[in-house]
Amino acid sequence: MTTAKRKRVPRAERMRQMIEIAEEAFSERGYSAASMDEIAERVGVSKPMLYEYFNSKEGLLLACIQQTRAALREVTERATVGAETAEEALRRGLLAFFVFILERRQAWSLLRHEMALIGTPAADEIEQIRRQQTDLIAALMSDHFDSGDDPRAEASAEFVVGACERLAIWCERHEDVSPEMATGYAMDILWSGLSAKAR
Amino acid sequence: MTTAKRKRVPRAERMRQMIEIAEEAFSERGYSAASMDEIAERVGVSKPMLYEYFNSKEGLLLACIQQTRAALREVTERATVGAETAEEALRRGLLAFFVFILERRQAWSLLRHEMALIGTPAADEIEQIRRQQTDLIAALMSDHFDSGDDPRAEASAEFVVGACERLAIWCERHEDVSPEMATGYAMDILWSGLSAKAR
DNA sequence: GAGTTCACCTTACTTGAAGTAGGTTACCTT
DNA sequence: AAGGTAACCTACTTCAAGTAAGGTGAACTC
Repeated sequence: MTTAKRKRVPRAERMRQMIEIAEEAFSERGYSAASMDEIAERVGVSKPMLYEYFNSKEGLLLACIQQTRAALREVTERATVGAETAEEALRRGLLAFFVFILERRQAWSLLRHEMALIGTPAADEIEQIRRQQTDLIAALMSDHFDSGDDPRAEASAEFVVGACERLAIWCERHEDVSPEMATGYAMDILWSGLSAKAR
Repeated sequence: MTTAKRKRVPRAERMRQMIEIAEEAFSERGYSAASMDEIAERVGVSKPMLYEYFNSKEGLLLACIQQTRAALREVTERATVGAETAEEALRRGLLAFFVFILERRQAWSLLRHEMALIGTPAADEIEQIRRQQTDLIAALMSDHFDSGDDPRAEASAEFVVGACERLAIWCERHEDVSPEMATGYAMDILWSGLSAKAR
């Protein structure tokens, strides 16, 4: 208002801006505490525009999550190509994940908010998006392991993803734990199993 | 209104009623969709009473979660006493968890909503409550395993809990997976490790 | 048994954020 | 330059969280 009169911007570009700002807002303030009014203002646009492009607050969060999950998936997938052994593939994937967590705090913080959508119409879509991640892992496992039947591979993938996400949250409270250490912890259980350490 | 005039009820009893109804409401409708007005009405009391006893909507959810987590903790702890070996203790604990998930759907559904509180003032308290669970597991591990240093035991506990919670969510989409099967999947990875299945 | 008190309870309000109706303006095409 | 359309806005409704201020009944004194 005080400064330049607002410029008209093409849809695709605007959407990118909105997602960028929304990602900030959601990760800083939390999903429910962040308001659409505030996001609109920070983008430099009025609220109905957000609804024009994303239909609802949930829709906006969904778009943010979709983008971030895609980035995470990309990173972990890249990390595993060219691994010689199953062990190496697993270790590289884990490390890539924990590095992502550390370096892209905002993105990770956002992903932690996806749970805010359970019980809402968007819950299915969230699971859909997560599936992309677990399917990737399940595929990797099929490449490198004798995973038995197909649901078993799926279950294993969910298991690993859940474990790592929780471990990542734990890492946030322990700043002295490096990605390498976290990877070590995870590998230690996943690869050798607990039987190796039983008394 | 139409029927009996409202009876006066002592605080402790009222709180129990409120938590019971709230647990229903939150797990059915989801945290944000459930309204305090609705809960109050179903309890047969006016809204300010809820605030009198729980201060906020978050506070109410927190009370529900606290109770449910306590029940879960109780169940898993009981399951492990009297186990002869580490393997047996682990298997029993896992089974107890997956049975709980299946039999007390509403309770489990509620726990899944605890994530709705991340980024809010109650987040710390949630982690506090979760800690009770992980501490229990960490203690069990110390009993049965050479877990190395202390943070490592903690990390392992988080890892296991996260993995099981995710696996439980996966089980919801696969009704044909029994608690015994879920336990099998989990044991298979946790106990033997993935190295056992590498090609 | 009449008053006093305190815990339990209510009605009626404020506040703030999600979502919407309907109109306006800059840009591009022809 | 006219006209269409995509981008945009102001001003509104609705609904739920949270609150202020006061009412009422049961227990306890005297």
